[in-house]
Amino acid sequence: MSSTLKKKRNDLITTIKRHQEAYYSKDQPKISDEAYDQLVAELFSLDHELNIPRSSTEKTLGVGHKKRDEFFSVEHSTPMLSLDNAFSFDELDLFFKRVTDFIKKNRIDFVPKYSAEIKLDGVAVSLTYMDGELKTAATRGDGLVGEDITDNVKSMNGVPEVLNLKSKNKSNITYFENSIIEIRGEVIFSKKDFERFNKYQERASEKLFSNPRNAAAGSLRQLDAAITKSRPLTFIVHGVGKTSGSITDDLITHSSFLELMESVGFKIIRPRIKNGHPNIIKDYINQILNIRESLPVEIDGIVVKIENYELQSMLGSTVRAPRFAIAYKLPSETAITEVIGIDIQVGRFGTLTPVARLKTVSIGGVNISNATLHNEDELRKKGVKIGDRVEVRRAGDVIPEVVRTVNTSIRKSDNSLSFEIPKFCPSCGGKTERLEGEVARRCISGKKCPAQFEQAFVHFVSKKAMNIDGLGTKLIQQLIRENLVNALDDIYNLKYFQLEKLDRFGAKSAQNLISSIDKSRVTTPAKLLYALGIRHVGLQTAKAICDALTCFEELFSLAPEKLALIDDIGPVVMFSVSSFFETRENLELTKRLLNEVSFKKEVFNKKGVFAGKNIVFTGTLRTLKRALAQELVQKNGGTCSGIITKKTDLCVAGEKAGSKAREAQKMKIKVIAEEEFLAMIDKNI
DNA sequence: CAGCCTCGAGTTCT
DNA sequence: CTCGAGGCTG
Repeated sequence: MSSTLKKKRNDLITTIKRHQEAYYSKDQPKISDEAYDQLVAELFSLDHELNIPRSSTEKTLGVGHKKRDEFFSVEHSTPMLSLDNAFSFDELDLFFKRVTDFIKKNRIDFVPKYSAEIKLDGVAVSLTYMDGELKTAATRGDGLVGEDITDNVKSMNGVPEVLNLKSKNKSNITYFENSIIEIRGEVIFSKKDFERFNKYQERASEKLFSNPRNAAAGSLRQLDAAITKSRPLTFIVHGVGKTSGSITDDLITHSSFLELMESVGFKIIRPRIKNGHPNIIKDYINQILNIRESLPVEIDGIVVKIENYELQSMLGSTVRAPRFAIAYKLPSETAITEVIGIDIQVGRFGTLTPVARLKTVSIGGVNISNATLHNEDELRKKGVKIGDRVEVRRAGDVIPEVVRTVNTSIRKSDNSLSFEIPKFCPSCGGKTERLEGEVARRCISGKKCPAQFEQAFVHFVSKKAMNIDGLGTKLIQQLIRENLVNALDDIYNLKYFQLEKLDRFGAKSAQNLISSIDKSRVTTPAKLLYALGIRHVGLQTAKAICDALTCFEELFSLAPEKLALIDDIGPVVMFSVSSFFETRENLELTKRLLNEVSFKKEVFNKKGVFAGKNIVFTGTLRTLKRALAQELVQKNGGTCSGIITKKTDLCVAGEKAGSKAREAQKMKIKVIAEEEFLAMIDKNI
């Protein structure tokens, strides 16, 4: 091994560290980011020649600045939504039609123009600049809450720390002063960098990434920002989030926003379409499809957006996706493999789902060995049998799914076994039924069925329910097998010595589990209700129900008709909830659980016109949104419910108020109009 | 009553 | 992520 090379390497490390210190600790970089990256790249290429594992070098570079234990959560000021998909030009036309219909209906004097651009397959990131300076960066997360990755994006390719506008008439300082702008984009690894990087990794016997997207995600989510810094990541802008201040008025169209971003130091992707019409957009899509392979980056589809921001905001969004944009998706990658067997899984509510066990096959760098067959009808329609060769894809590039059988004509009949959904539950042997109009066949044994009990348990401890950390499926199975839990509340009576005795479970693990069980005791009414696992009651519905109550126990004696008065609760949910609490075991279980847990106390204002009062809204409010009205009540010291009960003090009736208002009158509860309500508030804010 | 929009339930792999 | 189905709106 060449000692000159080694010496060169050591010198290089010293130099890099010096620059790191200047950058991180003194905040005064002596060289440009590009020059720094160049040095790091040089170091890694030396490593390559010297056969030194990349990870050890990364560790070396990481020394000297603090590494953290975890990322902080950040709430997005406006949710980072996903996009609706179109899989064909027909579906794309439906999108254009919806827009023109909307324009016609609202008599807007506007010819809609569209932008189109490549949708990069990377990691969505949001950057917030205040007064033109990078303040925070966050990952998308679940769309509402992401992770703070500010350190990781600093100095990333395409992320200017200060926005420098090279404009003639406006100076930098005044342009972004007093403005906050949230810039959204994609962090990507180019195909070339990905291959180069994986070669390093391979030589160093390090973990390989399965595709550029994973490489980008893995590199970005490094707790040690120095590692992120050493990886060839690029940020490409694709949209704007929340803005405030003078900048807001300058943003008129999507394309002009992107051009502005480009002029202040961001990267945007080309070719793209600006101010296009549907036919131009389609031509562009065809063009991109043709050159897809030769593009330097992996792409996920093509995004079509309405150019004009004003029109965008008129169209608005659903909770999931904006109505002013759509993603034209490319056909997802598929693979052919063999069905080794078909298993039946029993879900939380007894649903029997056929799952194909496959000869493992790789799709987009992920090994697939199971794929859902959904239900009886799907199974029959696709005619999947054991021994068949099938085409498998990852629906939305995530969930494996059998698309079709191939070569069925030459299928050897003795090799292919037909498969039917069993009439009896594979877990408990009990009866199953398939109700008229439903796709699923269900085991009807309820919690007596071992599979259903196990699933109910998994649900109970899950994050959105009781959130008991460190209690996974395997452990749950073990607890059930050892007879340590026979009902959901038994979890709260587990003792340290019982856990410690379990196989492969030490003192430390037992201690941790006990403490996370205890931590879960403090929760919210909605989470508890959700955790109970009542059919048709998800977290949202549980929240809606709990918001309507003044205490949890009210549920036990609440008449079904009362439940149905709650917004978003119809006959089906009503029946499901009321029959749950009419069943004795369920009622007892819930009461026992209530003894084990406690609710965080909501702190309400003791002052204000509505202090201590419970108020119910009904009908359509003309000037206020329902949520805003409820907020106003809380600000004035009151609480809101969705249903009229003995505890209701006041009912505010909007337009077309119906049964709730009558109910209130019947119970001699004061009913007032929206105007009257507003008048009460105005005096007191 | 149809056509949204949302929610729930089921699923995979790392 | 996707499907189905519940519930609301026009």
